[in-house]
Amino acid sequence: MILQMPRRRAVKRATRAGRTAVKPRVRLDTDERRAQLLSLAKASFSMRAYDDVSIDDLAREARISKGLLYHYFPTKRDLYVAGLREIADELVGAITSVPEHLAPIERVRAGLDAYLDHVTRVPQAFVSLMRGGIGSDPEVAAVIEGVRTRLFEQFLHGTPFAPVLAGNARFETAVRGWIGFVEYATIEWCVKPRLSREELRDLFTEILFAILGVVVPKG
Amino acid sequence: MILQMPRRRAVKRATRAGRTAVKPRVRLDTDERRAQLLSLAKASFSMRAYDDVSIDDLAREARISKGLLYHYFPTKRDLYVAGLREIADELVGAITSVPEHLAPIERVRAGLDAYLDHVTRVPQAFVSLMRGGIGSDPEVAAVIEGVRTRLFEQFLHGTPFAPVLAGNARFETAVRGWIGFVEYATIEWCVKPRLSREELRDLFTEILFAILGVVVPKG
DNA sequence: AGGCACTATTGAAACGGAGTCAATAGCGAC
DNA sequence: GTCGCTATTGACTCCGTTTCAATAGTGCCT
Repeated sequence: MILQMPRRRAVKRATRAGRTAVKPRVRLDTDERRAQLLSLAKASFSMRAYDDVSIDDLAREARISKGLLYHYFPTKRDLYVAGLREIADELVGAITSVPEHLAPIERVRAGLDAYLDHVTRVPQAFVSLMRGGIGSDPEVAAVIEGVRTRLFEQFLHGTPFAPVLAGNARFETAVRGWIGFVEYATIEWCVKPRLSREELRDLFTEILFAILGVVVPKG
Repeated sequence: MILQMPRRRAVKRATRAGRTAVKPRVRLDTDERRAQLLSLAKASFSMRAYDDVSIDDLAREARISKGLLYHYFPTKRDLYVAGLREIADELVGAITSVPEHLAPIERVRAGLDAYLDHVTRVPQAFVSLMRGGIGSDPEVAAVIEGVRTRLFEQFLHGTPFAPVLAGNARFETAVRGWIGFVEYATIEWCVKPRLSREELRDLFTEILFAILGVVVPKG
């Protein structure tokens, strides 16, 4: 009913040498701005729950308008997922750099060391990643599932059984289950550490090989 | 500015023998209504994600007004959590009825049978429970954590080590980790079963005892 | 220097869903 | 009947996400 009206514009205010400090309009290029927002998102969503982080808050903290935020990320959820992806990639990236040519046990231990080091560095981010800030969102689930799969492959390659047993349902269920074991125990450890980092690493290692002892044909 | 105005009331429509079918106002007593809403909530939140279920939808499906829904559950989240609690209790209840006086291994197997039977009966509910529909909500986390703790105690009592090792951090971490293992493998199994129910049960059992072999002092 | 084009940025308003509340309808008791 | 109690309604408020035309900075061309 009401026709489109020309928008009113705010009255001009003295922009230079005015006594009342006018918010300077900072221009960044696309990449910098995007990086800034991602980093802010990762921090905010790690500290507070998804619903408790409002776009207004984020825009205010970034000292930009809501509109600009939406220019970079079309949706709050997109922003969240983008942040989560970064956290996930950092985690996986941290352990994909394990030296080759070690004995299987040593490779697993080294991988777990890298993993736990990284987790220790950013425990909040890890917990919020793995708890899946938005339950049952397919994209979020995909990110987490991706982490598990990549970890699975990492640790699988540390053992000499990979080529023989790839595709064996019992074997794969057991090793993927071990990933679940590690994940859950690590979250609990972040919240309330009852073992040292080394004890936890050794426990994980011993249990992986115990599990392999169960599912690998002749031990 | 605008003062409180007396509410307009909808025009009276012929309530009896009218041709236009008037929605009958069904009166239920508190318990029935509450049960109906809980059951609807469990179904809806199992099918769709939390954010994709709107109060309006639920009210429409229940053939009541939003206001009434809010009369029973003061908050959408409360409704969700109440449904989750029921699902959790059903799950735990299903396996707390394992016959006593069996050998440890048999008790564990029986417990897992009951567990997997129940999961098979309501896989959607199980998955949505364990994936934690609302991430990082403290109440939701508490429900899930409660399930894990009760399962932990169940299965712990199935072994003869409980009294000796209660409080031992390495032991408890390992057994709780096994719960994580079972949980994650079960979710995957619900989504894409690659083993039979019996194979999965046996795998879980064997791995529990392998894990115990690692953390119990002399095997 | 002044206009031009191009892109980052803004602000206000639309939109949508959660949550509120005074008013109303059904139902049993007297 | 009509009184009183309780279940129920629906319009309204509120608040956070999302949209989009308008605007301001920046460098370039002349």
